[in-house]
Amino acid sequence: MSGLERRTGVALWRQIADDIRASIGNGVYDETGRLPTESALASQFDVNRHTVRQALAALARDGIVETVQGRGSTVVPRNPITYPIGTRTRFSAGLSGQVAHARIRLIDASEIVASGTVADALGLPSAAPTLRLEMIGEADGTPVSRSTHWFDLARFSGLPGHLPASGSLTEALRACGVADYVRLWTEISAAPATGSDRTDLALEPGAVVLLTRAVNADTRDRPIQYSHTRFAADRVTLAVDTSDGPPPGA
Amino acid sequence: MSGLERRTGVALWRQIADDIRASIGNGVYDETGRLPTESALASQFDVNRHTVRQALAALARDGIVETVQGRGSTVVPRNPITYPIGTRTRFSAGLSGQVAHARIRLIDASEIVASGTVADALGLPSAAPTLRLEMIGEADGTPVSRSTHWFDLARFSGLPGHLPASGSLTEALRACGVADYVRLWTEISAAPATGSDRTDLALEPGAVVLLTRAVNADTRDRPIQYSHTRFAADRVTLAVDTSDGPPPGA
DNA sequence: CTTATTTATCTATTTCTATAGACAACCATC
DNA sequence: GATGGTTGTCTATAGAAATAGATAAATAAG
Repeated sequence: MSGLERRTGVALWRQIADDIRASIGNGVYDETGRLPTESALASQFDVNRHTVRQALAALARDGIVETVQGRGSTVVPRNPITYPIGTRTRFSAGLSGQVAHARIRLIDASEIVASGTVADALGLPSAAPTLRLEMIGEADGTPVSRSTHWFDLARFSGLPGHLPASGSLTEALRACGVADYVRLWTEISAAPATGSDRTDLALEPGAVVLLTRAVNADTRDRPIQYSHTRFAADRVTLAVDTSDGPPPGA
Repeated sequence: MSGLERRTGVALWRQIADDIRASIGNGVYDETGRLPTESALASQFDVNRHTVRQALAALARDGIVETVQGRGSTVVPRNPITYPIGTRTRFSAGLSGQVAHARIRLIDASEIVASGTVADALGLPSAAPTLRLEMIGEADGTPVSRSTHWFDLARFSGLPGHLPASGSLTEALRACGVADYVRLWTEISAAPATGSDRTDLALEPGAVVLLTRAVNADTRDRPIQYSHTRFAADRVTLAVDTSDGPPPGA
C-alpha cells in the first residue's frame, strides 16, 4: 500500500513530492524537521531510490526541503498565513500581525459590461456597465492571491484613482463614500493551478489554488462588489468564523 | 501561450485534461456543451492531436465528457453540489434539496488519546481519552467527503451505537443528549488528492481535495466535536454565509 | 583517524510520453 | 449516396520516466 498509481499522467516522483509536501503540512516531521533517508522513503513508497531523489530535488528547488550530502534532508521552516473570512473581510487588516507588509497591487482596471453571473451578484440589470479590477495580493512581497473584482461603474468609476496610494481596497472605497461594508456570502472551491496561476502566484506545477467567489455589500445590504479570488493553497489557509452567527433555522 | 509546461512530472495530456475540466467548470462550453474538435484543441494547446486524444480519453473515463466518432466530444451534464458552512452546519440537511439521498457512513470507530491539537480544539487536558470516528459522506451513492471526528470519550462513548440507524451525526448526538450544536470555527485549505483520497473518494490522480478543520460546540459554547474533512473539490463547493454575523470589530 | 551512514554520480535497460503521418470508420448534410 | 468533416487505429521514432547496480564523496560519531 504505497498509495501511488502508475500510468496516470502524473509521474511517480511528483506524486511522492506532493505526498511529502502534504506530510510536512500535516506536521508529520514536526519535532526535528528531519525526513527519513532516501532509502527509507524508497521502501516506504515502494519505488527505486532514484525516483525518491527526483522528488526531493523538486522539493529542494521549491525551497520546501534542504538536502546535504552525508546528513540527509530537513524541512525548511515556513510561516503559514491564515486569511480570515467573516462579516468584515479585509485583505490588509486580516493579515496584519501575521506579516510585516500586506497590500494588494492593481495590475489592470477596465470597464466592461456585466455578464449574467456578475449582474446577478451585484443586483444590476443584465449587460450593465461595470468596473473590473485585476489585482494581486502580496504578503511581504510574495504573492498570495490573484483576484478579479467587479463594481457598478455608475457608482465607483473613481475607484482606481484612489488605489495606488494606499494599496488597500477598503481605503479606496472609503474615498468613494463607502464608510463600511460587509461580506454577504462566500463560495469556496479548489482546483489545480493553471498556467496563469503559476505565473501570477509564482507556483510550481502540481500546486493547488483555493478559489473563492464572494459578494460585499454596504451597510444597507446593497451589493457593491463581486470578487473572484485565487489563493496559493500551500501558503494560505482560509479561516471562517461562524461562532456568533444568527440561527438560520435548522 | 499554451499554458503548458514540460518536464514537470505532470504529463501534457493530464495538464490538458485538467485545463478542459476547469473550462467546463467555468462554463466555457455552456451553450451547446460541444467541445472544439481534436484538431482545434491540438492547435490551441500547441500539441499533437494524439496528445489531446489522450486527454479526452481520460475525461471520458471519468465520465466528464462523451466522445462519438464522426461527431465530436460533448460535456456530460452534472449536478454540482454546494455544501453550506454556517452557524448550523449539517451534512444531510445541507445537501437536502440538492440530492435525493445524503448520508454519512461510519467506516471506523476507535478510542484514542488526544494529541495536542485535538485536546486544544476540544478544550480537554492533553492525552485525554477521545472517541474518533472515521466517516464517508455520500450524496446519492457517490462519495463526496471523507472525515475524521473526535469527541470527548467521557461524554460520548455511546455515540457509535446511535449512528448506523440514522446515517446522521445530528441524530446520533441528539440521542446522546445534545439537542442542538453550533459551528464555532472552520479553517479551509486545499491540496492534491493523496492515494487514500483517491481510494476513499473514488478520485482520479490530478484531482484536488478541499480540507476543512472545524469545531462544533453545544449551546453553552463548550466544544463537543473536532473534525477534519476532505471534500472532492470537483464535486463540491463550500458556501460560507456571513451575511448577518456580528461586527467583530475592524 | 576510522567507521558506518547517507547523499552524489555514473552506466545501462525498460516502459511511458509525445510527435508524426497515413488511412479507415463514422456522422451529418445536401 | 456522395461529400466534407470528425474521430478511430495503425506504424514509427525520439525523449523522459523509472528501475537496477555499482561506486565516490561527504557527514557524524566513536
